[in-house]
Amino acid sequence: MAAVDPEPGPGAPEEPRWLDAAEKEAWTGLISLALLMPGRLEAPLHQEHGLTLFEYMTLSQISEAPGRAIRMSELAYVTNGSLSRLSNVVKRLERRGWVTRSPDPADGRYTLASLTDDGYELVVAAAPVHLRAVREHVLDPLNKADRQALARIAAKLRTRPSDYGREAH
Amino acid sequence: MAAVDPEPGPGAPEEPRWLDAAEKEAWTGLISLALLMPGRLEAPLHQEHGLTLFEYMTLSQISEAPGRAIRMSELAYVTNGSLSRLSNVVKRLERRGWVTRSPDPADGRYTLASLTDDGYELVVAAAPVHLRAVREHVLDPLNKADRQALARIAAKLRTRPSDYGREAH
DNA sequence: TGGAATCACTTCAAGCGTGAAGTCATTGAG
DNA sequence: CTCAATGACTTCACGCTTGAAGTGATTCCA
Repeated sequence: MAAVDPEPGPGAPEEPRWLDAAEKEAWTGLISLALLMPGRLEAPLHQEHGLTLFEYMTLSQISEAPGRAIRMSELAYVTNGSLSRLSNVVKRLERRGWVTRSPDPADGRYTLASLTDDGYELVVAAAPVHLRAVREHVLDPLNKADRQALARIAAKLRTRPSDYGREAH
Repeated sequence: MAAVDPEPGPGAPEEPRWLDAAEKEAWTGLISLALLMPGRLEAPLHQEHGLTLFEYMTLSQISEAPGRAIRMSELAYVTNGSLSRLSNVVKRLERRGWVTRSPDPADGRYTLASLTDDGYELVVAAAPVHLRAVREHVLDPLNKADRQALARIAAKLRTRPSDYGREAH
Protein backbone atom coordinates (compact mmCIF):
# COMPACT_ATOMS: atom_id res chain seq x y z
CA MET A 1 0.00 0.00 0.00
CA ALA A 2 2.92 2.34 0.60
CA ALA A 3 5.60 3.13 -1.93
CA VAL A 4 8.08 1.43 0.30
CA ASP A 5 9.47 -2.01 -0.31
CA PRO A 6 11.40 -3.25 2.68
CA GLU A 7 13.84 -5.77 1.27
CA PRO A 8 15.06 -6.99 4.61
CA GLY A 9 18.83 -7.00 4.59
CA PRO A 10 20.59 -9.85 6.32
CA GLY A 11 19.95 -9.71 10.01
CA ALA A 12 17.12 -7.17 9.67
CA PRO A 13 14.54 -7.35 12.50
CA GLU A 14 12.01 -9.76 11.03
CA GLU A 15 10.33 -7.51 8.46
CA PRO A 16 7.21 -9.19 7.13
CA ARG A 17 7.10 -10.12 3.45
CA TRP A 18 5.66 -7.41 1.23
CA LEU A 19 2.28 -7.87 -0.45
CA ASP A 20 2.12 -9.27 -3.95
CA ALA A 21 -0.56 -8.02 -6.37
CA ALA A 22 -3.17 -10.58 -5.40
CA GLU A 23 -2.69 -10.04 -1.69
CA LYS A 24 -2.90 -6.31 -2.13
CA GLU A 25 -6.14 -6.66 -4.06
CA ALA A 26 -7.67 -8.73 -1.31
CA TRP A 27 -6.57 -6.29 1.35
CA THR A 28 -7.63 -3.10 -0.43
CA GLY A 29 -10.87 -4.79 -1.31
CA LEU A 30 -11.63 -5.56 2.28
CA ILE A 31 -10.76 -2.13 3.59
CA SER A 32 -12.79 -0.31 0.96
CA LEU A 33 -15.77 -2.52 1.73
CA ALA A 34 -15.35 -1.69 5.39
CA LEU A 35 -15.23 2.02 4.61
CA LEU A 36 -18.00 2.20 2.03
CA MET A 37 -20.71 -0.25 2.99
CA PRO A 38 -21.82 1.13 6.34
CA GLY A 39 -22.51 4.53 4.82
CA ARG A 40 -24.49 3.12 1.93
CA LEU A 41 -26.53 0.85 4.13
CA GLU A 42 -27.21 3.51 6.67
CA ALA A 43 -28.51 6.19 4.31
CA PRO A 44 -32.06 4.88 3.77
CA LEU A 45 -32.54 3.98 7.44
CA HIS A 46 -31.34 7.36 8.52
CA GLN A 47 -33.45 9.20 6.01
CA GLU A 48 -36.70 7.36 6.59
CA HIS A 49 -36.47 6.57 10.31
CA GLY A 50 -33.73 8.75 11.77
CA LEU A 51 -31.80 5.64 12.72
CA THR A 52 -28.13 4.82 12.57
CA LEU A 53 -27.26 1.43 11.08
CA PHE A 54 -25.85 0.49 14.44
CA GLU A 55 -28.98 1.66 16.24
CA TYR A 56 -31.11 -0.42 13.89
CA MET A 57 -28.96 -3.47 14.45
CA THR A 58 -29.22 -2.94 18.17
CA LEU A 59 -33.00 -2.69 18.11
CA SER A 60 -33.19 -5.62 15.75
CA GLN A 61 -31.06 -7.82 17.97
CA ILE A 62 -33.17 -7.00 21.01
CA SER A 63 -36.27 -7.88 19.01
CA GLU A 64 -34.80 -11.28 18.17
CA ALA A 65 -33.97 -12.15 21.77
CA PRO A 66 -36.43 -14.28 23.76
CA GLY A 67 -38.91 -11.97 25.48
CA ARG A 68 -37.46 -9.08 23.49
CA ALA A 69 -34.94 -8.56 26.27
CA ILE A 70 -31.20 -9.13 26.31
CA ARG A 71 -28.24 -8.43 28.56
CA MET A 72 -26.07 -5.47 27.65
CA SER A 73 -22.96 -7.59 27.39
CA GLU A 74 -24.67 -10.09 25.11
CA LEU A 75 -25.95 -7.24 23.01
CA ALA A 76 -22.43 -5.91 22.72
CA TYR A 77 -21.26 -9.33 21.58
CA VAL A 78 -23.88 -9.86 18.89
CA THR A 79 -23.56 -6.34 17.51
CA ASN A 80 -19.75 -6.42 17.49
CA GLY A 81 -19.64 -3.27 19.59
CA SER A 82 -17.86 -2.34 22.79
CA LEU A 83 -19.76 -2.33 26.03
CA SER A 84 -19.16 1.38 26.29
CA ARG A 85 -20.61 1.97 22.84
CA LEU A 86 -23.67 -0.06 23.67
CA SER A 87 -24.20 1.73 26.90
CA ASN A 88 -24.29 5.01 25.01
CA VAL A 89 -26.46 3.75 22.17
CA VAL A 90 -29.00 2.14 24.47
CA LYS A 91 -29.13 5.24 26.61
CA ARG A 92 -30.13 7.25 23.56
CA LEU A 93 -32.64 4.64 22.43
CA GLU A 94 -34.12 4.68 25.92
CA ARG A 95 -34.40 8.45 25.80
CA ARG A 96 -36.34 8.13 22.57
CA GLY A 97 -38.74 5.67 24.15
CA TRP A 98 -37.82 2.54 22.22
CA VAL A 99 -35.94 0.61 24.90
CA THR A 100 -35.99 0.28 28.67
CA ARG A 101 -33.22 -0.92 30.96
CA SER A 102 -33.59 -2.88 34.17
CA PRO A 103 -31.27 -4.91 36.37
CA ASP A 104 -31.36 -8.65 35.68
CA PRO A 105 -33.27 -10.30 38.56
CA ALA A 106 -30.98 -13.31 38.30
CA ASP A 107 -27.81 -11.30 38.85
CA GLY A 108 -27.87 -7.60 39.65
CA ARG A 109 -24.64 -6.93 37.82
CA TYR A 110 -26.29 -7.54 34.46
CA THR A 111 -28.58 -5.02 32.84
CA LEU A 112 -31.42 -6.19 30.64
CA ALA A 113 -32.32 -4.05 27.65
CA SER A 114 -35.95 -4.57 26.54
CA LEU A 115 -37.91 -3.30 23.57
CA THR A 116 -40.95 -1.15 24.24
CA ASP A 117 -44.01 -1.53 22.02
CA ASP A 118 -42.98 1.63 20.17
CA GLY A 119 -39.56 0.12 19.72
CA TYR A 120 -41.04 -3.04 18.28
CA GLU A 121 -43.22 -1.08 15.89
CA LEU A 122 -40.18 0.84 14.76
CA VAL A 123 -38.27 -2.35 13.99
CA VAL A 124 -41.26 -3.66 12.03
CA ALA A 125 -41.43 -0.44 10.03
CA ALA A 126 -37.70 -0.12 9.46
CA ALA A 127 -36.97 -3.75 8.58
CA PRO A 128 -38.16 -3.59 4.97
CA VAL A 129 -36.20 -0.40 4.39
CA HIS A 130 -33.06 -2.02 5.71
CA LEU A 131 -33.74 -5.22 3.80
CA ARG A 132 -34.10 -3.38 0.54
CA ALA A 133 -30.73 -1.69 1.06
CA VAL A 134 -29.03 -4.97 1.92
CA ARG A 135 -30.37 -6.58 -1.25
CA GLU A 136 -29.47 -3.64 -3.42
CA HIS A 137 -25.97 -3.04 -2.11
CA VAL A 138 -24.82 -6.48 -1.04
CA LEU A 139 -26.86 -9.46 -2.14
CA ASP A 140 -28.04 -8.56 -5.63
CA PRO A 141 -24.62 -7.71 -7.07
CA LEU A 142 -23.28 -11.11 -5.91
CA ASN A 143 -24.01 -14.60 -7.18
CA LYS A 144 -24.52 -17.62 -4.99
CA ALA A 145 -20.85 -18.60 -4.96
CA ASP A 146 -19.86 -15.08 -3.97
CA ARG A 147 -22.33 -15.04 -1.12
CA GLN A 148 -21.08 -18.36 0.17
CA ALA A 149 -17.49 -17.19 -0.09
CA LEU A 150 -18.34 -14.00 1.78
CA ALA A 151 -19.91 -15.93 4.63
CA ARG A 152 -16.97 -18.32 4.77
CA ILE A 153 -14.38 -15.53 4.73
CA ALA A 154 -16.18 -13.59 7.43
CA ALA A 155 -16.35 -16.69 9.60
CA LYS A 156 -12.60 -17.18 9.26
CA LEU A 157 -11.75 -13.57 10.04
CA ARG A 158 -14.24 -12.93 12.79
CA THR A 159 -12.29 -15.00 15.25
CA ARG A 160 -8.94 -13.38 15.54
CA PRO A 161 -5.72 -15.41 15.47
CA SER A 162 -5.17 -15.97 19.19
CA ASP A 163 -8.76 -16.29 20.18
CA TYR A 164 -9.75 -19.93 20.00
CA GLY A 165 -11.88 -21.79 22.48
CA ARG A 166 -14.38 -19.00 22.99
CA GLU A 167 -16.27 -19.12 19.72
CA ALA A 168 -19.64 -19.40 21.45
CA HIS A 169 -20.67 -16.79 24.05
CA MET B 1 -31.95 -9.81 11.05
CA ALA B 2 -35.11 -8.67 12.82
CA ALA B 3 -37.71 -10.95 14.32
CA VAL B 4 -40.15 -9.71 11.74
CA ASP B 5 -41.16 -11.62 8.67
CA PRO B 6 -43.08 -9.42 6.30
CA GLU B 7 -45.23 -11.84 4.34
CA PRO B 8 -46.58 -9.30 1.91
CA GLY B 9 -50.33 -9.65 1.65
CA PRO B 10 -51.96 -9.19 -1.72
CA GLY B 11 -51.52 -5.63 -2.87
CA ALA B 12 -48.92 -4.86 -0.23
CA PRO B 13 -46.47 -2.12 -1.22
CA GLU B 14 -43.67 -4.17 -2.78
CA GLU B 15 -42.05 -5.62 0.34
CA PRO B 16 -38.71 -7.13 -0.54
CA ARG B 17 -38.28 -10.87 -0.06
CA TRP B 18 -36.94 -11.85 3.36
CA LEU B 19 -33.43 -13.25 3.74
CA ASP B 20 -32.91 -16.99 3.74
CA ALA B 21 -30.24 -18.53 5.95
CA ALA B 22 -27.45 -18.31 3.39
CA GLU B 23 -28.21 -14.71 2.51
CA LYS B 24 -28.33 -13.74 6.13
CA GLU B 25 -24.96 -15.36 6.75
CA ALA B 26 -23.41 -13.40 3.90
CA TRP B 27 -24.91 -10.16 5.13
CA THR B 28 -24.06 -10.55 8.80
CA GLY B 29 -20.60 -11.68 7.77
CA LEU B 30 -20.01 -8.54 5.80
CA ILE B 31 -21.29 -6.21 8.45
CA SER B 32 -19.28 -7.78 11.23
CA LEU B 33 -16.16 -7.57 9.10
CA ALA B 34 -16.88 -3.92 8.52
CA LEU B 35 -17.32 -3.34 12.24
CA LEU B 36 -14.40 -5.40 13.52
CA MET B 37 -11.54 -5.12 11.07
CA PRO B 38 -10.79 -1.37 11.22
CA GLY B 39 -10.33 -1.51 14.97
CA ARG B 40 -8.04 -4.52 14.85
CA LEU B 41 -5.93 -3.12 12.07
CA GLU B 42 -5.65 0.28 13.65
CA ALA B 43 -4.48 -0.83 17.06
CA PRO B 44 -0.78 -1.47 16.29
CA LEU B 45 -0.45 1.65 14.14
CA HIS B 46 -2.02 3.76 16.81
CA GLN B 47 0.07 2.27 19.56
CA GLU B 48 3.42 2.46 17.85
CA HIS B 49 3.04 5.61 15.75
CA GLY B 50 0.02 7.51 17.05
CA LEU B 51 -1.67 7.08 13.70
CA THR B 52 -5.23 6.31 12.76
CA LEU B 53 -5.69 3.63 10.11
CA PHE B 54 -7.22 6.28 7.93
CA GLU B 55 -4.33 8.66 8.54
CA TYR B 56 -1.88 5.93 7.61
CA MET B 57 -3.79 5.15 4.43
CA THR B 58 -3.80 8.82 3.57
CA LEU B 59 -0.07 9.20 4.05
CA SER B 60 0.54 5.97 2.23
CA GLN B 61 -1.53 7.05 -0.76
CA ILE B 62 0.31 10.35 -0.98
CA SER B 63 3.59 8.47 -0.88
CA GLU B 64 2.49 6.35 -3.82
CA ALA B 65 1.51 9.29 -6.02
CA PRO B 66 4.01 10.60 -8.55
CA GLY B 67 6.17 13.26 -6.89
CA ARG B 68 4.60 12.29 -3.58
CA ALA B 69 1.87 14.84 -4.25
CA ILE B 70 -1.80 14.33 -5.02
CA ARG B 71 -4.95 16.41 -5.36
CA MET B 72 -7.30 16.41 -2.39
CA SER B 73 -10.19 15.12 -4.47
CA GLU B 74 -8.13 12.26 -5.87
CA LEU B 75 -6.95 11.47 -2.38
CA ALA B 76 -10.56 11.35 -1.24
CA TYR B 77 -11.36 8.95 -4.05
CA VAL B 78 -8.52 6.52 -3.42
CA THR B 79 -9.07 6.47 0.33
CA ASN B 80 -12.84 6.05 0.04
CA GLY B 81 -13.37 9.12 2.20
CA SER B 82 -15.43 12.27 1.80
CA LEU B 83 -13.74 15.46 0.73
CA SER B 84 -14.68 16.97 4.05
CA ARG B 85 -13.09 14.12 5.93
CA LEU B 86 -9.91 14.46 3.94
CA SER B 87 -9.77 18.15 4.44
CA ASN B 88 -9.82 17.60 8.19
CA VAL B 89 -7.38 14.70 8.17
CA VAL B 90 -4.86 16.49 5.98
CA LYS B 91 -5.14 19.62 8.10
CA ARG B 92 -4.14 17.59 11.14
CA LEU B 93 -1.33 15.83 9.27
CA GLU B 94 -0.08 19.22 8.12
CA ARG B 95 -0.11 20.52 11.68
CA ARG B 96 2.02 17.57 12.69
CA GLY B 97 4.51 18.37 9.95
CA TRP B 98 4.00 15.37 7.71
CA VAL B 99 2.14 16.97 4.83
CA THR B 100 1.98 20.36 3.14
CA ARG B 101 -0.82 21.80 1.03
CA SER B 102 -0.46 24.12 -1.97
CA PRO B 103 -2.75 25.20 -4.78
CA ASP B 104 -2.28 23.22 -7.98
CA PRO B 105 -0.40 25.47 -10.45
CA ALA B 106 -2.38 23.92 -13.29
CA ASP B 107 -5.77 24.87 -11.82
CA GLY B 108 -6.08 26.96 -8.69
CA ARG B 109 -9.23 25.18 -7.59
CA TYR B 110 -7.34 22.01 -6.81
CA THR B 111 -5.17 21.63 -3.74
CA LEU B 112 -2.11 19.44 -3.84
CA ALA B 113 -1.20 17.52 -0.73
CA SER B 114 2.49 16.64 -0.59
CA LEU B 115 4.53 14.52 1.80
CA THR B 116 7.31 16.19 3.74
CA ASP B 117 10.54 14.28 4.38
CA ASP B 118 9.35 13.62 7.91
CA GLY B 119 6.10 12.31 6.49
CA TYR B 120 7.94 9.97 4.17
CA GLU B 121 10.09 8.68 6.98
CA LEU B 122 6.99 8.04 9.00
CA VAL B 123 5.42 6.00 6.22
CA VAL B 124 8.61 3.98 5.89
CA ALA B 125 8.63 3.31 9.61
CA ALA B 126 4.93 2.54 9.91
CA ALA B 127 4.58 0.36 6.81
CA PRO B 128 5.98 -2.84 8.36
CA VAL B 129 3.79 -2.41 11.41
CA HIS B 130 0.74 -2.06 9.24
CA LEU B 131 1.81 -4.91 7.01
CA ARG B 132 2.20 -7.24 9.94
CA ALA B 133 -1.33 -6.46 11.09
CA VAL B 134 -2.76 -7.02 7.62
CA ARG B 135 -1.08 -10.39 7.38
CA GLU B 136 -2.11 -11.45 10.85
CA HIS B 137 -5.74 -10.34 10.69
CA VAL B 138 -6.61 -10.70 7.02
CA LEU B 139 -4.23 -12.59 4.79
CA ASP B 140 -2.92 -15.41 6.97
CA PRO B 141 -6.31 -16.76 8.06
CA LEU B 142 -7.39 -17.04 4.40
CA ASN B 143 -6.26 -19.40 1.69
CA LYS B 144 -5.61 -18.40 -1.90
CA ALA B 145 -9.16 -19.07 -3.06
CA ASP B 146 -10.53 -16.98 -0.21
CA ARG B 147 -8.27 -14.07 -1.06
CA GLN B 148 -9.27 -14.21 -4.70
CA ALA B 149 -12.93 -14.36 -3.74
CA LEU B 150 -12.52 -11.40 -1.42
CA ALA B 151 -10.96 -9.31 -4.16
CA ARG B 152 -13.68 -10.32 -6.61
CA ILE B 153 -16.50 -9.60 -4.18
CA ALA B 154 -15.09 -6.22 -3.24
CA ALA B 155 -14.74 -5.30 -6.91
CA LYS B 156 -18.40 -6.15 -7.48
CA LEU B 157 -19.64 -4.22 -4.48
CA ARG B 158 -17.41 -1.19 -4.73
CA THR B 159 -19.31 0.15 -7.69
CA ARG B 160 -22.83 0.66 -6.51
CA PRO B 161 -25.83 -0.41 -8.58
CA SER B 162 -26.58 2.81 -10.47
CA ASP B 163 -23.03 3.93 -10.90
CA TYR B 164 -21.68 2.51 -14.14
CA GLY B 165 -19.54 4.34 -16.63
CA ARG B 166 -17.33 5.99 -14.03
CA GLU B 167 -15.27 3.08 -12.86
CA ALA B 168 -11.99 4.89 -13.53
CA HIS B 169 -11.27 8.34 -12.03
C1' DT C 1 -16.36 41.01 -21.57
C1' DG C 2 -19.28 40.17 -17.87
C1' DG C 3 -21.82 37.55 -14.83
C1' DA C 4 -23.87 33.27 -13.67
C1' DA C 5 -22.86 28.59 -13.00
C1' DT C 6 -19.81 25.08 -11.70
C1' DC C 7 -16.01 23.19 -9.21
C1' DA C 8 -12.82 22.14 -5.45
C1' DC C 9 -12.32 22.60 -1.54
C1' DT C 10 -12.77 24.53 3.79
C1' DT C 11 -15.11 25.48 7.95
C1' DC C 12 -18.19 24.75 11.72
C1' DA C 13 -21.53 22.82 14.77
C1' DA C 14 -23.70 18.72 16.13
C1' DG C 15 -23.39 14.01 17.09
C1' DC C 16 -20.92 9.68 17.79
C1' DG C 17 -17.11 6.34 19.46
C1' DT C 18 -13.22 5.38 22.55
C1' DG C 19 -10.67 4.32 26.57
C1' DA C 20 -9.83 5.33 31.21
C1' DA C 21 -11.78 5.88 35.53
C1' DG C 22 -15.72 5.26 38.48
C1' DT C 23 -19.93 2.72 40.53
C1' DC C 24 -22.45 -0.93 42.20
C1' DA C 25 -23.32 -6.09 42.64
C1' DT C 26 -21.58 -10.62 43.43
C1' DT C 27 -18.14 -14.10 44.45
C1' DG C 28 -14.57 -16.20 46.97
C1' DA C 29 -10.71 -16.80 50.24
C1' DG C 30 -9.63 -16.96 54.98
C1' DC D 1 -18.73 -13.23 58.18
C1' DT D 2 -15.77 -9.96 56.11
C1' DC D 3 -13.37 -7.78 52.84
C1' DA D 4 -10.64 -8.01 48.76
C1' DA D 5 -11.21 -9.39 44.02
C1' DT D 6 -13.85 -9.79 40.09
C1' DG D 7 -17.54 -8.69 36.96
C1' DA D 8 -20.87 -5.69 34.48
C1' DC D 9 -21.72 -1.97 33.38
C1' DT D 10 -21.78 3.72 33.20
C1' DT D 11 -19.75 8.13 32.78
C1' DC D 12 -16.81 11.60 30.95
C1' DA D 13 -13.42 14.06 28.27
C1' DC D 14 -11.34 13.96 24.03
C1' DG D 15 -11.02 13.36 19.22
C1' DC D 16 -13.11 12.23 14.83
C1' DT D 17 -16.82 12.29 11.07
C1' DT D 18 -20.66 14.39 8.90
C1' DG D 19 -23.37 17.52 6.31
C1' DA D 20 -24.66 22.06 5.48
C1' DA D 21 -23.11 26.43 4.49
C1' DG D 22 -19.36 29.12 3.05
C1' DT D 23 -15.05 30.77 0.04
C1' DG D 24 -12.32 31.37 -4.00
C1' DA D 25 -11.01 29.84 -8.67
C1' DT D 26 -12.36 28.72 -13.30
C1' DT D 27 -15.46 27.99 -17.10
C1' DC D 28 -19.20 28.93 -20.07
C1' DC D 29 -22.11 31.50 -22.91
C1' DA D 30 -24.79 35.55 -24.25
